[in-house]
Amino acid sequence: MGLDDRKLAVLRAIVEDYVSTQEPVGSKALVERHQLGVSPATVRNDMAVLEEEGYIRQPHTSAGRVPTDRGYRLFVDRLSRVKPLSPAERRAIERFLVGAVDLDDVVHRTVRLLAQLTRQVAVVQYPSLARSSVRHLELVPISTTRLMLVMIADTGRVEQRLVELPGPVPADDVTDLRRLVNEKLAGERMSDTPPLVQALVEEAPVQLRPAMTTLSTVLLETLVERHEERIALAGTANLTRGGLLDFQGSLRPILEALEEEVVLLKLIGETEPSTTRVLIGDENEFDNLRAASVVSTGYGPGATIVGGLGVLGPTRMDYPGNIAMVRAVARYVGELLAQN
Amino acid sequence: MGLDDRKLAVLRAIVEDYVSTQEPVGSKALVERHQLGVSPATVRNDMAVLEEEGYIRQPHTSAGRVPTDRGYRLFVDRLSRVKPLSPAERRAIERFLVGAVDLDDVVHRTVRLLAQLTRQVAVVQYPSLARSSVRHLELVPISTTRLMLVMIADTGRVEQRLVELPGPVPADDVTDLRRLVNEKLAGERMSDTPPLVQALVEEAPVQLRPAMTTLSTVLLETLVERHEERIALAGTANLTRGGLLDFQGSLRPILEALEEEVVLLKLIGETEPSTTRVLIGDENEFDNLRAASVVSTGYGPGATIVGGLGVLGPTRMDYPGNIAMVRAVARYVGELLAQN
DNA sequence: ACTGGCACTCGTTACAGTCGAGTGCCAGGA
DNA sequence: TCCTGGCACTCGACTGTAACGAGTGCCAGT
Repeated sequence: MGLDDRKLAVLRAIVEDYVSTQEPVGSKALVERHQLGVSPATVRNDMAVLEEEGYIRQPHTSAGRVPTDRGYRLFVDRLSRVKPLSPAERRAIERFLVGAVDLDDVVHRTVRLLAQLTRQVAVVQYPSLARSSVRHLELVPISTTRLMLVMIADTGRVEQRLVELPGPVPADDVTDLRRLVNEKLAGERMSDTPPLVQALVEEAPVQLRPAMTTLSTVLLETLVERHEERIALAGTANLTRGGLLDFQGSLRPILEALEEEVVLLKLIGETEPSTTRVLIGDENEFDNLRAASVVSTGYGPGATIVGGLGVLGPTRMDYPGNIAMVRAVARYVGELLAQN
Repeated sequence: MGLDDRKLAVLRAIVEDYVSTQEPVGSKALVERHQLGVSPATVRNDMAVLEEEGYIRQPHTSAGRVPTDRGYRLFVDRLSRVKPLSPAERRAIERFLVGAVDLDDVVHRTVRLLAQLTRQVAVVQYPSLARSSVRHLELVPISTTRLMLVMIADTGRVEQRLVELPGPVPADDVTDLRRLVNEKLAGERMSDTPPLVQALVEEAPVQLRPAMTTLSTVLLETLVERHEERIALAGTANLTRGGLLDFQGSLRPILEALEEEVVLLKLIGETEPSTTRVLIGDENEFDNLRAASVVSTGYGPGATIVGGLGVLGPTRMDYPGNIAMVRAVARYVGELLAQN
């Protein structure tokens, strides 16, 4: 039952070879390319055990072995060390993130960087509003019955929304509204705002009451309900590497999944503990992504986490490398955010 | 030399059959499925002429004919009428666009709608800043040496940018800065702003001079230089329909091109005249997109054009249908924008 | 000017045979 | 007890051949 060290070494060798060659690996090739110190026959016996335990499988009789999702899982958990970044990669990260002028810029650069470094599809979640605080709320009159509400979060995110007022509101009243909402909400965490917004309505002077009521609805929608989360994506062209052998021949389900923000958020957004998360094959909950793996982690200024980022690729991916890259990029982005 | 009516009818029949079946079409099948009133042999003679003129070609000897880019061009220009939308499609458009709360929302809904209707990749350009006017500029103090500049355009677009001031600026001065820039720039077309920004610096009171100088740089970058244009994309999964037969087997170049904003802007952004534009195969300037066609048009409130939208797909696409959809969606979006 | 007929091309499919990578198992040896 | 060399076996990949048929070009006849 227990797998001894050599069997684990064999599994590691199989994973490494298969990831790099993309071809089922046989016992003979294994002993040639790794110093296992035993003969092919011995390796074959070990392979038989590994297969019985579900860590590897044979695509056909008389073919080499291929790791199963379970095999990759064991590899990631116990058989691989995080690969240190090369100096070139380190430099690329620094160079790429220097000169970003605002949050949008940071996110776009990050996602492209990650796609380029890992040669996978990269996903970056904008700093979550739920984990941000309100820095400032601005009300810009568009017409007498329309306002543009602009919300600036401490993470640098800016959301705007048109407000249709129930009736005309003079400029002075807009000034008052602006003062009131900022006094009440500025500095507060988004998640704490609903009762405060409620209070705003109740405490508002009579003549501001209708406008404030409408405004409060939009405020709640903007601060907590509505598309709350945003996502940036890059590197979809990388899905076509490995000439359709990955993803069992069709990119369709993958591309479909990537268009659903909800899916992406579930994949990279829920990184509660700050540790890196690896989802292998059908460990994720989406049928469309059964043939894919995801490496993700949280990022944020200092120790707090404000969002997630990660990469998606075939289960046959370079886990140690990708884990290292994802972590490194997350750390750099965190530092960048901390400067604001 | 001149193509008589029957030869044109044959070409039209070939295009229609090939688009719907995706298989090279032969002379016998043609006369069976269309009322041409002549025998296969006659059609063959016509086909020979059409091939000589470069409108169709044979993938191999002993295969049917396939339209060339030139053939599609003739078809689009002279042989097809714009297909009227079905009531269901009309309803889908209306339903989809109702309830959009702001510009972001409108753009996202539009691009998804277009992708769904045409079953192609859809692209929507945000209203171009170059064609917009400044509605309001807001300066929000982040710290004593940092401002958040928020620019609101009359099209509803909102751009923000962090400003690093050369030294601390008191709150009163920020108020003055805000007043000055709005007095000078509000209501102006973006393209007219550079000299005005220059004037702002020259006319600024001495103690505001350094801050205004920095601000002016950022203003110019935000208003005219920097990512100026934004793009929304949807329906990439539609590229996988037609099982890799389109796009000569590899989606890679297409996906790569779709990640370049510059490319997309060139494809759908330059619609100067308000007429619908069709780019077939290598008529576009990008090697990566030689196997693709683009149908695009401009949109905007009323007669003015503020941006472009369109779809991209295999050269073997339903041109009349797609042209109709793109036009219809553009018109609806224009109406929606006119309401703001 | 159109049509029917005919010879020809050539990609597709089916089938048979060979090759070889890789396996499982077993008997013998450290 | 564990490892190893040997051996028979499996089965996918590849090759070559043959039959098939969709489609063509051409030509003589109406």
